[in-house]
Amino acid sequence: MTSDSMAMQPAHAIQLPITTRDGEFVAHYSAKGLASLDFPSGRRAKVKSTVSVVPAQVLVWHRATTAALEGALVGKTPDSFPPLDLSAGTPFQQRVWNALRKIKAGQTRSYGEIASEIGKPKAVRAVGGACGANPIPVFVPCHRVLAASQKIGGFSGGLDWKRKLLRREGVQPHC
DNA sequence: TCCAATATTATGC
DNA sequence: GCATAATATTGGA
Repeated sequence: MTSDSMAMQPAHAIQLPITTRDGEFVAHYSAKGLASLDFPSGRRAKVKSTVSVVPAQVLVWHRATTAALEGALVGKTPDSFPPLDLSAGTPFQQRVWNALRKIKAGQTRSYGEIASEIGKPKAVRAVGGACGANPIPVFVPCHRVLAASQKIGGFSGGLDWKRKLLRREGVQPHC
């Protein structure tokens, strides 16, 4: 067996639950950090650990994720985040997500603003698509992006969530 | 490679 | 307000 074949630890896709007062989120970790975060599905999330022993590094990340998530759910901007692995997205999407992370709690931007931010003011529609492909909602605040007229737009995890998150940050979307 | 879809936006009625 | 055209990016046939 060559050392190449196991040079990189395969992927793991380790899933760990995070119980909050809003339900059970599920965090997915890659070798680089937090890869995605799922909203509570149903009453109880079905979490299947693919490994019996979770690496210590992941536990550290998970602890940071939990703290950050709980803070974010009450409208605060967490002091620190776990490393986010956004390498799954296209370069364009990564630029969008990076721009989204600059939005502070309680503030909103329009899709057009984000498009200008990344140097492609005409790509407003593509920005919407990138938001929909965002694997880590809440941390990458796609919910703070509204349409030009303060319209709510859409949300991957359900519009209900988008409204709830905005409302907790003191933002009242145009009904 | 081409075609259709999209969490938009600006413009015209 | 509502319908329509324009525009960038993406995913599938």
